[in-house]
Parts: sequence; structure tokens; C-alpha cells
Amino acid sequence: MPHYQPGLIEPKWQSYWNEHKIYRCEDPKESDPKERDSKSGTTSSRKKLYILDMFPYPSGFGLHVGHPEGYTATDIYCRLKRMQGLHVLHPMGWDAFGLPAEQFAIQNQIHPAETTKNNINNFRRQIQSLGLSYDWDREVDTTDPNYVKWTQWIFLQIYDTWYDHDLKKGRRISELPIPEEVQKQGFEAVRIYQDQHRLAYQAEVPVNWCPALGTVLANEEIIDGKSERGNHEVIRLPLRQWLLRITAYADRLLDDLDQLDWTESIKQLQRNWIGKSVGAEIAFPVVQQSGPSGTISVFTTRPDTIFGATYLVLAPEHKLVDEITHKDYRQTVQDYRVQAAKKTDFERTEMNKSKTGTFTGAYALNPFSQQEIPIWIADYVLVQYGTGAIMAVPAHDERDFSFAKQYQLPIVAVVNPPEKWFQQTKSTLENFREAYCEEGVSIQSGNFSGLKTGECKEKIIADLEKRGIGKKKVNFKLRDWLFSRQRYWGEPFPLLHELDNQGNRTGHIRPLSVSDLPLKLPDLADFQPTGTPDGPLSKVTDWVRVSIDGKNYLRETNTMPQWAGSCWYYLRYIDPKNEQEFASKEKLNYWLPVDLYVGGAEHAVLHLLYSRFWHKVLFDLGYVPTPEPFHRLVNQGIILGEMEYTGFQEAELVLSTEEGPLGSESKPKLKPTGKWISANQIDFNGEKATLKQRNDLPIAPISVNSAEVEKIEDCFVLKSNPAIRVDARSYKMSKSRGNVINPDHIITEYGADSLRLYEMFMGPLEAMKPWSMQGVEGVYRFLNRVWRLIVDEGAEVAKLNSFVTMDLPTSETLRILHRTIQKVTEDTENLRFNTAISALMELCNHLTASKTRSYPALRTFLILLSPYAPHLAEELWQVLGENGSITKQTWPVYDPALLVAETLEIPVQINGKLRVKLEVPAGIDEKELESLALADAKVQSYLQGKTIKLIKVVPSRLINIVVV
RNA sequence: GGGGCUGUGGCGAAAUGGUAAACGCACAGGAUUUAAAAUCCUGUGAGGGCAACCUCUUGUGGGUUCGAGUCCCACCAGCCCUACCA
Repeated sequence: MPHYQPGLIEPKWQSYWNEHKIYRCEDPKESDPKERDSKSGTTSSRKKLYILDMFPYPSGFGLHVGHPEGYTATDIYCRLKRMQGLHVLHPMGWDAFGLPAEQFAIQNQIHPAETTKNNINNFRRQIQSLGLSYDWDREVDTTDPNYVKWTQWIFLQIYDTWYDHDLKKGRRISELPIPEEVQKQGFEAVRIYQDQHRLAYQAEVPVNWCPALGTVLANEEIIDGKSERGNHEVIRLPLRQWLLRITAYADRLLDDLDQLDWTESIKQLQRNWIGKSVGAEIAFPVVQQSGPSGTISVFTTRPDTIFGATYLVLAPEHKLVDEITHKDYRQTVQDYRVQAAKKTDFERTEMNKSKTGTFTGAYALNPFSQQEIPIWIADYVLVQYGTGAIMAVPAHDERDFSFAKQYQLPIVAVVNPPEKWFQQTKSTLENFREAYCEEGVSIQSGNFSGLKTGECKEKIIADLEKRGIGKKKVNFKLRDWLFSRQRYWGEPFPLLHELDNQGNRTGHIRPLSVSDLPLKLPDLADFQPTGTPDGPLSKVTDWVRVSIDGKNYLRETNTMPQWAGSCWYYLRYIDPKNEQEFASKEKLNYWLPVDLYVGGAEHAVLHLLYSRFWHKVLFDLGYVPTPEPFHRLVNQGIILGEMEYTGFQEAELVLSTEEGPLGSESKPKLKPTGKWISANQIDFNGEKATLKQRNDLPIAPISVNSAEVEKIEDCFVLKSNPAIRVDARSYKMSKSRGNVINPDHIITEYGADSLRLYEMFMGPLEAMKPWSMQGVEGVYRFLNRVWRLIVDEGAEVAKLNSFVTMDLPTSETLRILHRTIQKVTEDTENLRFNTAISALMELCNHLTASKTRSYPALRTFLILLSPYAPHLAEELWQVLGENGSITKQTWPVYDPALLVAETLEIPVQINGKLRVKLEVPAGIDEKELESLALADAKVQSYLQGKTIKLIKVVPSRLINIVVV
């Protein structure tokens, strides 16, 4: 085997690892030495480490290069930690429920279970071909009935829980105190009361109904008003849905972020999503000709500005609109409501330049200014947030200000802006040109004038509470989690709806008992959505209808969303085969929390928030030992396609005729004229180019080779015509762009070790970085150099290179070796893989240059390399004549004494500028160094005629001489 | 509008407040070869000088410091997320 052939050695070692279960992770008991034979030296105090990858959705397209990035990072880290003697749990599994498999089933009449199985097999094959060190005995699959059983079981725990706001803790529904007046009304009332408090409850809510997918979607699954999957229209529709009361945990989800080792940006995203705001709820009495009738409750974060509330606005969907609307205004109000209902949330917010609304004819009394103020409806007020109504303070809120301007509503200043603001905005107290939204001192606010904002808020709230017309209130943007989907390929709810003798629902819910779990999906021949909000399961009537003890029930026909399975998979890895519990308490106590969780930032909010929520419920119920699941979180950066250079030419539109599948087709095409236009005159979105000044002239983007381009100043230009600038950037990988890199191809061409090494060498793990095929070749060449370092390429069989000797390393080699041990260890521990790899390259370069290559040094080098290029390291380990797997070796420890060279090069600065470098013996003291520097002829020449003001000596680093 | 991230060679990048550009790519020259590929050696931030060497350089402008890519302030540019949340 003369050459480095990853295609041969990689499968060989992969099957070796598999057969010998090299990466099997022992259970805590097994790893206790008392339970094991004595030849293993591990101790029970072996520290545990739980390293988790975000498991993939096994799509039909296979892995993309983003997957190996995170997976390789954790793999390298785990390999290091195992060799350092830690007890590492590092599993992998499949998030396998979800829409694509069902969509595929609808189109091709292939059961989603089958598609899923095939995709999983393909993903497993691809992942295994990367040489990742997972314990495959712990693989989980969210669609496996043995897994679904416990997803359903956890749902039932949530269903059986209510949130005690006093204790700030989820508790069993049986512990819910029932108020006496409810108790008096009997069993039925108690049941309803309990149902109202469960963490899983049903409600009629306006949902996002997507006709094309035949399902409702969660808010989070909608991007720009279209479905995240497939980009279909979404309309709003009220429906009976299951919701999970995640809002009960909002405060804890927010507060507990502080104890987590996550990046500040992810924490901030979660904070924004939870969106806590503190303010007041205030009741405004409605005034009508016939006298006051009822109140409108509003939420505000600025109760201090209530004297400036000159009108109220209700959301068009607000319950009280019909009630309060004056008969003269019924028609316009009704028209407006119809219009608003037609708009999606997106359209409402899209045209945020001009607000719309209409007057209801009704007035409310401002309880502080005592003014009668008009009540409007407008779609800039959202029904879902707060009370669905606001008090508008146009002087101190931008939105209210622009609405007031539009409809000529009065603007009254009640917070005094600073003089500077008046100048900048050219405003006066009587005439605001824009809203002043900062804090300040109250004015025109009766007894509350002169108070600072913070104090004023408190006083107003106190006054509200005293008068019984309002109270302090905390609001969250976070909504309860819409938990049901009208789909087939998801976990069925383990619930039965009781029917009365007429076959009508009684409202009683009967949860299945644990012994009835898992509730499996029925077989289905036809996967077409019903087209109604009832899911496909409703078609399976003999599955839906159930009789128990003479009572008739209907099964719940909704299924759970894809998030359900991923909410707790990290718990199942801990005890994946357990049939009695989702995981044993003892093992959970041992392994939790997850020490390091690596995955894409796209799950920053949803998956991580939902998981934390479930985890907290399980924590409250005593099933898991930690309040948080994931201690440290790292997001890998996305990998972009190769850098692309694009030039632009004037073009003309021509009709080109093409032979398509439907016969010949004529399509307008851009035909470049050859006349270049500089990129600074062009707007280019990556696909279409238009001239900045005018858009009637067709422009053709022309892909330009990097060899035809050079950089002048800040921009790239054509070498042939430097006046013409060229657009240069990297794009996200996408099928339509054709810049997708398939990991399988890289492995075939260069091997998995090259792919691993390249992805780690590209740059910092968390940074976004462009792919470069030449970079892959670079690391491939490095691995070849490593190969030749040890193997004799001229020989027929794998044989040691003749430079390899049994000599001890020279002192220089030893120093470089130990410096490399230090750097690789520290960098790998801090996930700085790119610099660890350069240290390995430097060592390799040094060893290659030596005529004699010391065996002990090579041996250590291979151990250092093994987490990064495990296949190559195993193979060369064998070539060196070592026995067993290199993965079982102990990680080397560097000797600080060996890091020090005999002489040092010390830079001498004069006034902070580097002038001379001195070669000095290591360990020289400050005084000696100083006199050596001053004695230097060149230093002296710089000191001619100057006075020394200061000599700063940093031992073993540098000298700075300050002169005047 | 809000929040965040990032600005260093031709490119990916590196640098506990202490020699800016390690390592890799690309490029150029040389060795090897009938030739090419592969490999090996040398050079490579910009400008000046025959040379030793000198000057400039981390988006811009200030500041702290003996010393700033790194810390502080202001600004500019790019990217990402989010968006009427009262």
C-alpha cells in the first residue's frame, strides 16, 4: 500500500470500530470499578461528560455539509475527552416525524414510515462514513413506537399538571385547590375547573390554516405570511385546538437563562421572544348618551402618560366592538372589520407606513384627565397581545403619533422633553413634530406633574389600585404553544373524547393509561388531507371509535407537532432501551445536564424554548434532577458556497425556443451584448440585476472566473478592463443556485478525514464561512504529508519510512512536540479546532524536515492527530507496529520545562517602535537584559543625543526604551 | 424601527494589551521529469533602496497606555435575526 488511500483505510477502520463497539458508552453502574474486572484502571470518580449534537431530520436529500461541521466538532472533543479518561456520552438519533415524509406519501402513495426508514438508513450510512464516534446502541428514532410511547406519556404528565403561581411550580392536577363555590356546583363544575387549569388544554383560537398543506400551523412556522414549508398561503380561522400553557413558565424560562453558558445573542433572542414587559392594566369607562356602560381594559407600559391618553384603540377583532359601536357608525365599522380580517398578519404589518382605522362613535372617560376621548378601531392594535386594546398617547408613542396625525386626533404632551430635543425636532410643547418616547418629568398631569417617569408610574399604579380601576400588570409576547396538527405523520394524542347516548361529545376527556401506550398510528391507504380542518386520522373510523366499559369514545384525531419528539430526545439517549420508564432516575441523575450542545442557530428559539419548557415540567414533577437541560450551547456557523464573481453586461431580450418535455417552448432570455457595466451602478440580489437609476434596460449577470479578476483598492475589477467593477460574494448553498457541496462526493474524492479536517480548518466553529475546494485539497495534501512521514511510499506493502528511527527526539523536536501537545490540547478543549490543526501542521512540517524521525515523537504526534483524522491515525498506528486501537491510548500531557528554548529572541522597541531583535539566553534577568539592550550598537545609534525617560522591561518578552 | 454579529494580505484566517499577518490556499521562481501531474525547495502585506535598511499598514476619527488589531467613545460599511407587542 504505497500511497495514502482513504478509500481503502476508512471503511476498514469503520468496520473495526463497529465490530469491537469501540465507542460503546457504559452505563454508570458498569463504569464503577466494583462492578467490573480489575484489569481496567478506571475509577468511579471518572467525571461524566454528556456531549450532544442536534439530531437531524432525515430528509430525502441526505446530509449537507453543515451537518458534518457540528458533528465533527463534538466528535473531536469527545475523542479528546475519552483519551483524557472522562466518561463520555455521545449519542445520535433521528427527528423523524414531520411534513416532508407525509407530503411525499401524498404525492407517491408510499407510506411515510417506509420513506422515513429509507432516509434514516441513508443518513446513518452517511454519518457512519464520517467516522464519528457515536454509541450506536443508543440510537433513538422519534417515530419508533417505543419512543412514541414515552412522548405520549410525557404529554399525559403535562396534561396532568397545573401551574401554581404562588409556589412558581407545576403540580399534579389532583393537588389543585378547588374553590368552595365551584365545589358546591358539583362534580361537573370541578372537572371543568380542573380542565381550565391544566398545562395541556383545548381552546377555540384563531389559527393559521394553510389550505395547501391541509393543516394549521404554529405562528413560528410562518415566514413572511407564508408557510415555512412550501411557501403556501395561510389564512386565519377559529378552531378547537390543543395548547400547552408555556406562558405559565415564561418568568422561569426568562430568569433561568442567566445561569446558562450560552452565547449572549441566543439568550437575547429567547428574551425577545418571551418579551416580558411590566406596566399596568387600566379600565376606561365607556360613555354613551344614555350614560356609562361597561369598561374597556387596556394594557400600557407607560401608565405615567395616562393624562396624555387622548383616544382609545381596539383591535378590529375585539369582543366589545359590536357592543360599543354607535348605530351611525355600524356600517363603516363593519366594513373596516371585514377588510382587516382579509389581511394576513403579514399584510397588516407590511404597510406600516400609513396606519388605518375607523371611529366607532363611542367615547370613553379618561379617569385621570376626566376628558371624554373617542374610541377607534385600528388594525395596528393586535387582538392577541395584552387586552387587545390600548390607550393612545400620541405625544409619547410613535405609532399613536402617526395615527393621530393621520386622523387629526389631539396630541397632548405630558412628559417634558429636554431643550435639545425641541431644537432637533423643531417642536414646541404645543406642537410636537414627532413623538417623544424617552423618560422624563411629567407635566400637565395634575397632582402627578413634576414626577420622574419611574416614580410617576408607581404613583399612578398605586392610585389606580386605590380607586379599583387598574393594577400593576406583567405581559408577555410569548403565547401558549399551539400543540395540535391536522396531520397523519406525528404522535397521536393519547386521549379519548367521551360520547353521550346520542353520540355527542360530553366534554369529558379520558386519558389512556400507561399500559395502553403507545397509541400507534392506524394504517392509512390514502394520505390526502381531508381538506377540512379535521386531520387524516378522522377518516379511519374504526380506529377513531372506541368502547370501554359500555361507554363510547372518539379518539383525538389531531397529532402532535414535530417539536414534540425533539423536546426530550436527549433524555431517552440516557436509557434508550428502558421499557418501564422514559429513563431511569439513577441514570438521569448521573448524566444530566447535557454539558455541551452543538447545533445550528436556526433552532435558537423554538426547539430550545420548547425543550426547556418540557424539561421544567418534568423537573417540577420530580422526574429530572436539573432545572435546565442544556448547560452549554454552541451554534456552528453556516457554510456558504464558493466565492462567486459576477460581472454585468447590457442585454437584449430575445425569445429562445427550447425543446422541453411539453414540446418546444418559447421563453424570453437575456442575451448579453458584450458591453460591460460596472457593478457599482447595479442592484444585484444574486439572481436578477437592474440598473440603479432606471430599470428598463435589461442587464445580464455574467459569471466571471477568479483568474480574470483582480482587486484594486476595495473592489474587484476585470483584469481586462479595470474600470469595470465586479460583484464578489458567497451565497448560501441552494439547489437552485447549484452551489451545493455533497459530503458523499468529498468523501469519495478525498476521504472522510479530509472532509473532517477541512471543515474544522476553515475558521472558527461559530463563524459563517465560504466553502473552498482548494482548501479541501490543502488539508488532503497535509494528510498525504503525514502519510509519507511514516510510510515508505516506494515499498510494495505498508512499511516504515527509512527515516524513522528509534532515537529519542532532539531537544528542539522535543520542545516543538510539547508545544504542540499544549496547543492541541488547549485549543481542542476550547473548540478552537482551526488553530489546533495549524499546530499539527507545524509539527508535521518540522518532523518532515528532519532526516531522522524519532519513533516516540511520531507516536505522540499520531495520538494528537487521532481525534481529527481518526482513520489515518489508526492506520499509521498499525504501520508503526503498535497494537490495538489508538482510541484507547492516553492523551499526552506536556512538560512545561520542555517548552523553554535555550535562547530567546527579544525585541527592543524605541518609543514603541521595533528597532532591534536581541538573541539572549533564556532565563536572563531584567537588569542583565536591560544592559544588554543598552549595549547594543544599533540601539545606541537610536539613543544618540536623546535622553532616556523610561525603560520598560517585560521579562522574556520585550524591552521598550522611551527617549525624548 | 429594534436587537445582534463582523470589518486584518489576492482568499480562508492567526495573534494572554507586548515582534501584525502563524497555518493553509492562490501566485511566482527553481529542482525533479522526455513531458505533465504529483512531490520538494525558495519567495510572496504595500511603497522605496544595488544593498544593509527605511517608511507605511489591522474600516474611519478620537481617547486610555511606555506600548492598542486587542480596552473605551463616536462614526462608517457589510451580514444575520426580528418587527405596529402598546
